[in-house]
Amino acid sequence: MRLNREQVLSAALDLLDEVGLDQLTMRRLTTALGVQNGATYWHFRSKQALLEAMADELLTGVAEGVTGPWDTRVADLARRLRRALLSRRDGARVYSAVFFPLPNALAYGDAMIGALLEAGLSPRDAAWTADTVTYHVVAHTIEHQLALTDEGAERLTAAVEPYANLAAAIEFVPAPHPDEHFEHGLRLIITGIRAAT
Amino acid sequence: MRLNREQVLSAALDLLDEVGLDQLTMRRLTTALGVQNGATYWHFRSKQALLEAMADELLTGVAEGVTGPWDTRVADLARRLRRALLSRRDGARVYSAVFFPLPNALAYGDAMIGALLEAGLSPRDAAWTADTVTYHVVAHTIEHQLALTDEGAERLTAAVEPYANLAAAIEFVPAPHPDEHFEHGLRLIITGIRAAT
DNA sequence: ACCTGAACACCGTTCAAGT
DNA sequence: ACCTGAACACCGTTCAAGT
Repeated sequence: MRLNREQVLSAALDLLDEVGLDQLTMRRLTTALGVQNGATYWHFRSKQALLEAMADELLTGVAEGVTGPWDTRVADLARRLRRALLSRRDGARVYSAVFFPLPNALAYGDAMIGALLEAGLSPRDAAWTADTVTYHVVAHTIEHQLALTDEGAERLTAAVEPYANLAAAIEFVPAPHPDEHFEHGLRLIITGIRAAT
Repeated sequence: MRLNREQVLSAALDLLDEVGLDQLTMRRLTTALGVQNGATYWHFRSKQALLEAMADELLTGVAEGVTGPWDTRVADLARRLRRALLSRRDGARVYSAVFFPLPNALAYGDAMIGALLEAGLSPRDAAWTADTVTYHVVAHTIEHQLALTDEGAERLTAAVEPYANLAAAIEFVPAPHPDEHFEHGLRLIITGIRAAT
């Protein structure tokens, strides 16, 4: 059973879709590939290295062909990152499990900071503002992909009952409208950027 | 060796400080407590339940005694959540490992939504805006607590070199000024809220 | 160059049995 | 009520040996 790096990577992404991040083990992966336990370690030096490659694979092309004025570019990049993370089960958690950015993540960061520099921000403010945008994208998508079960939603509604403000807003908390929820935060942040320039 | 729930919880938090989340295992915990493997399961039905209790313990008092106009309350709550997460090693990751909110997390959410309702937002916008604020707090703190090593920072500087915008902003990326970085994003979001009302 | 086979050093969790 | 002892069913990783 001769393997190459790409086959391992694409089998890993398929297994991710099938079983989710928590059940994605090196042993299940080798079983899926029809090889023995240690076989993947020839192609990736650790599970962490494989996860990094998976995260970057998810982000293929996110930064390409984004044009227009700075504010539509910021919004586009955020939406493209979100779509990339949504393309596989637990994609956002895979992304956040990686601390070292690979080429596609770097291209995304570069494009985002570029748009913000064009808006007139200093390099410092551009870097920090890019982080705030990205925090929103990733954290929102992680939450979205975790998706409460029906009984989880019931338990939450019950738990929230003693808290007046939470109770008043509970119908929007497990987010039945993920797209609007996402766009709301994105708009908020872009409004903040515009007000600061 | 008679234990109670609080002793297990406080030993778990001490072990967290000592070894970090990745090395926090039920077996190391029982060793630290001087008991056998399964002993903690009498007090917490799973590791997940223990992590939830740890997260809520971290948040003790975050929502108490926060007064003043809505915008200072939003900022205060965000800062208090951040301080709570910073109080233990990997605190922000512990918080984000929990999907079901316990009393202190609920009190925080209630107070945050309350401040935003007072700002004039609808329950829906208040809930969604509270999420954006909290995403910033938690994601920023996770990143801060992961803290690049010196060689990591060097590798990153090298990796970023081909990307002009990133290279221009790289000195602010591994964030040598976490407090200002945090406050920058918080201010940005509050400015956005104000502009929307 | 790339995989097998087998091991090492761990995990979380359960549960009959003890006290 | 609360813990022990021992097991079950896993993990990630390494590495000599094979091809």
